[in-house]
Amino acid sequence: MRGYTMDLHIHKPLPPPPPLFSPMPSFLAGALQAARQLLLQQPGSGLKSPKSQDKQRPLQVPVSVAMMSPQVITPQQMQQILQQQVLSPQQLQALLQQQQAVMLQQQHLQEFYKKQQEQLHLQLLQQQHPGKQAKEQQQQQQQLAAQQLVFQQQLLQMQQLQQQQHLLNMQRQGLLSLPGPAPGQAALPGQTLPQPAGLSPAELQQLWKDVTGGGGHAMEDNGIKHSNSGTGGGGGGGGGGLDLSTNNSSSTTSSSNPAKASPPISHHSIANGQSPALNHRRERERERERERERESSQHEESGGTHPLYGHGVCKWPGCENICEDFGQFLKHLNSEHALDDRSTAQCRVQMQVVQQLEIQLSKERERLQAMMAHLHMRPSEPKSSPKPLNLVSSVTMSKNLPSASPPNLPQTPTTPTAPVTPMAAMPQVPSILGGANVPSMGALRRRHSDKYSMPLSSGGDTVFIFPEIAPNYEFYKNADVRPPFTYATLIRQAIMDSADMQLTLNEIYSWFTRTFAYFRRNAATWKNAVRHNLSLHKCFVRVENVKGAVWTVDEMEYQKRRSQKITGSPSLVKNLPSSLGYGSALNASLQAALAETSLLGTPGFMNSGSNGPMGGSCHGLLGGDPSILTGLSPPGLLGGSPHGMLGGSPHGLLGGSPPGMLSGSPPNLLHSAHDGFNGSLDHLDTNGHGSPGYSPPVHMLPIHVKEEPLNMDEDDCPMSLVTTANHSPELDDDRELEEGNLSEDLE
DNA sequence: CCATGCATAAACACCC
DNA sequence: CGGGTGTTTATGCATG
Repeated sequence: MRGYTMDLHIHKPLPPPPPLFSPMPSFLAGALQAARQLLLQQPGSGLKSPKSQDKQRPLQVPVSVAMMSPQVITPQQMQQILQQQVLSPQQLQALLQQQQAVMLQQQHLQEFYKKQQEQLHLQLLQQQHPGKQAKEQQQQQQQLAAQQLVFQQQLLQMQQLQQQQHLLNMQRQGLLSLPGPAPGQAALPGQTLPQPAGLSPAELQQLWKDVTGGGGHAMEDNGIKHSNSGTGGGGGGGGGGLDLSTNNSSSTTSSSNPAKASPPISHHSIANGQSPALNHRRERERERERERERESSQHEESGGTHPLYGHGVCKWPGCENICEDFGQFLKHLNSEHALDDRSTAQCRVQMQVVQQLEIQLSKERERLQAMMAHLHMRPSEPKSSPKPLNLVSSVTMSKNLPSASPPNLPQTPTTPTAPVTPMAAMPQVPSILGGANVPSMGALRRRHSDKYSMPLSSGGDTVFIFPEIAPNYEFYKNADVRPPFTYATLIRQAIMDSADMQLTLNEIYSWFTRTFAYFRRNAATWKNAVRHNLSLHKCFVRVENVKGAVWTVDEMEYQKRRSQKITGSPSLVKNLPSSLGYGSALNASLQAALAETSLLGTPGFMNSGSNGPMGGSCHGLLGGDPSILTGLSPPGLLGGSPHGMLGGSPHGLLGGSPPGMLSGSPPNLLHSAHDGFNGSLDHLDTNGHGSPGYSPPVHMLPIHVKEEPLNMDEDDCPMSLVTTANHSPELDDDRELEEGNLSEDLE
């Protein structure tokens, strides 16, 4: 059952947003990292006895789930995340509006100032005669100035505090990443944004209220004291923050400040003693306020009235005075928001707010740019639609890719501002992974089915396989990502990878754990699956060896399976054309394939193995009809979602690769192409030439079993010995044929 | 809706 | 007897 749940998580969650990895979902990244850490901490190898594993299961499951989930982020989720972390349109709007408001306020104040100066001038002129008045006015002015100074100082202090708090918040976010949308807050779109750097509308309102409501002194006291007292008080109270909605009272205001630092984080609010209900209320109120603001802003814009007037309400920060008509509003504006300390202070505060927002905006922008750069996307399409675009993009990407193992991702986090780069947390993961690695990968639930990916193996499975895995080798080795291959494929790969082309069950286990971090976790599950697959599939032949029993691969059977699937399934064929549809894509696929070939050369999976099949694959690709390749290369980025691969259905590969995938896992792209190729290749290969034989390599111990001889000569050994480049296709073909015969004979 | 492929879980048998 | 290895069956999901 558990496994199931796991699967569900894995599969469903995710069509991850492709590329976004690092920067964006900071909180996701955080979760991921945490999960990984947990995983890493856990006893690694699954070699232990099943029981022990079973015992561990409970823990394992959750962990794995955690891991998985991040990967499986759906595009929608991604969007949400983006929207939350980045500025949503609404937020942007709000920002702009605020800026406008500030501008207007400033203008208003300036005008007012001018008026006053004029008046003063006039008065002075007039008073020059009367004298007394002049003195009085001067005194008043001096007093005013003094008061203003005091007030401004206070404001500055407040602002500094606020800024510090903001910084703290930002840092917090960076380190912790958003603790997840807090229960209540997450819901509010508008708020999320401001939180990080700045103030949420509600907070702003509070701020304003503070400024307005509390006289200068009051403000100070409240702000400081309350903050302290509020939190310290412990229990119940917390009254402070709550009141905002209802009261402008000093106490409330003061509380707001302290609260501001943490407001976003629900925990804090709770800590402060606010009751959930209160929080809810507050949230509601905030929402209303926001809505009002939006509406008002819209009205204003549309009506062209006044930025500070909307919805029949004065929008002066913290005011909300109801004005039946514009005239009334103007009166109110001139009377209540004339140039005085309060207005000045408010204006300053608003400026600060705007600055904060601007800073945040710039940061978010940077982040966005970095993300887009990382993803190679244009700004417009984060999610990306189905395949076509993706394909193209993927293709292009593949082209661009150096082919070398480390795909492009480098840029990953770039954004300086970006709070936390998830990746950073994962030291183990190769650069390749970069941001993309885990999370993004999620891709769909598709797995590379043998059909697509492995099928080709006929020739040099290893080779083919390599290509797919090779690029991601490091990734899968270090990341707890489920490889997008079926168990059968992996088992075959393991066996092919071995020098003798045969492995004991235990060796297969070892290969799994060695090659994939993922299989270091849920040993009991996947080992059972491995055994199950070995027994279930005809292509795996158990041979009695001196030592005991070893498992070999019956390529014939393996290919039969594939061929059936491939040939049998029109779907595949259909897919091809679709892919072809994009002319560029085809070429790209070819290129990708070529690139892959190069990749193969690189680290390759098989380091251990020694089989050099890789090369073969290359040939196959090259040698084969390009047309085929083109056709084959579906975008499917297999690589994308590891989970998908295993858990899901094989088809997935071809089907569609989530757009995101591409960017996310560069290797994948290549792979996808490969898969296609492989599949095609297989066919091609068969046609192809016989490769010069490989020399029968090392013979392994006698696999007494019937197949042994056959396997030995034809398939197994040679491959490894032969240079990778040359044989793959040919050999494969030969092998297949031979094997086929053999196998048939055997059977 | 059905067929297929795959993953997972579990029961069972066999052997060391 | 316990553990590892194999086999088999059942179930559920995803895809075509």
